[in-house]
Amino acid sequence: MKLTSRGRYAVMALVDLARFDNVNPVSLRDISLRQGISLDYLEQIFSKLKKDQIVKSTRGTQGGYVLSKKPNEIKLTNIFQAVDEKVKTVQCKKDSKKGCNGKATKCITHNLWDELESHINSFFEKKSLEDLLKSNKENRL
Amino acid sequence: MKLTSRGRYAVMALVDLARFDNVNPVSLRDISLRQGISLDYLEQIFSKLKKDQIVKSTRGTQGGYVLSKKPNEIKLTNIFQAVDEKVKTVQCKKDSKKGCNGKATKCITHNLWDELESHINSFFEKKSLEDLLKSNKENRL
DNA sequence: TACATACCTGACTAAAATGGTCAAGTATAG
DNA sequence: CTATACTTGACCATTTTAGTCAGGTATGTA
Ligand code: FES
Ligand code: FES
Repeated sequence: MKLTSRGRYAVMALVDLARFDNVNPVSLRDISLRQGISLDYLEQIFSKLKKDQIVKSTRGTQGGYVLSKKPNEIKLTNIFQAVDEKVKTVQCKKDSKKGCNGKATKCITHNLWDELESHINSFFEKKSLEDLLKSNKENRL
Repeated sequence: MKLTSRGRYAVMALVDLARFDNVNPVSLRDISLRQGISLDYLEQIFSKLKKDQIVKSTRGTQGGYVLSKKPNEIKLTNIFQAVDEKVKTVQCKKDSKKGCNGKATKCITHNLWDELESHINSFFEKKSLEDLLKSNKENRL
């Protein structure tokens, strides 16, 4: 079970963005430099974040990205969903009634993995960007 | 974030084993047939489980595997550790003081991922094989 | 208007991880 | 002696990941 870089970077970049997003949009180049993330990769990530309306963009000189919601309205769930960082613990298809082994009933451990998935998701639903900003400030004292 | 088949199979196989392990050892062939897992793959998995002393083996005809501890002493943590299904949320090396970006300090989201890792692991530490057997019985009523 | 900045898009790819298979054993009950 | 079942290690196809690269397009500023 590991977190992918895409998901990690998405959150990292958004925290960075939120910290510097006062009036002016923040350019990806700045985020790239501050966080040490490839610019090209960031562009891929932000196009996804934009499609899910987590950020807004303005083009041209002095352009960049801005959050399109308040930090407390952006949960980790939303971010991960936008960049396709999905939690997947079961093997079988969710909607189907068949088990992962192809049999007619769900397998012997299916419920366990379902429980695990909920357990993990609950973490993502609790945490908002605002929480991250706060705890980040505390660490700097 | 997804669970690998190796981890999923390991747990599945052990639950199966625990259910049929009364007096006689259970052969991998039986588990393979009942759970629809490739026999060759199961062998790989069980060699790891054996190395961590979660199961014991007897060779020859009528041979097979037996749990080497009581079901309530075997936590998911132990199983996952045995088969290298490790939870990894941070990018940086745990022991090093450097951040994932190569900088001298831990990155802006490091603590978050650490928290996530603990959150997930706490689930694995709570669940024992016995719990799984119980909830499996309940489902059969 | 020219130009630099910065978003935008899609194709491409090297490397790693995953989920196995295959082959050739060895030990033991019956 | 022979069938069963554990043991070991090499091998491999596919998928995923983590990017790079090459071209755009929009826009503020000089
Ligand atoms: S994981 Fe859903 S049936 Fe096995
Ligand atoms: S994840 Fe540990 S420093 Fe970034």
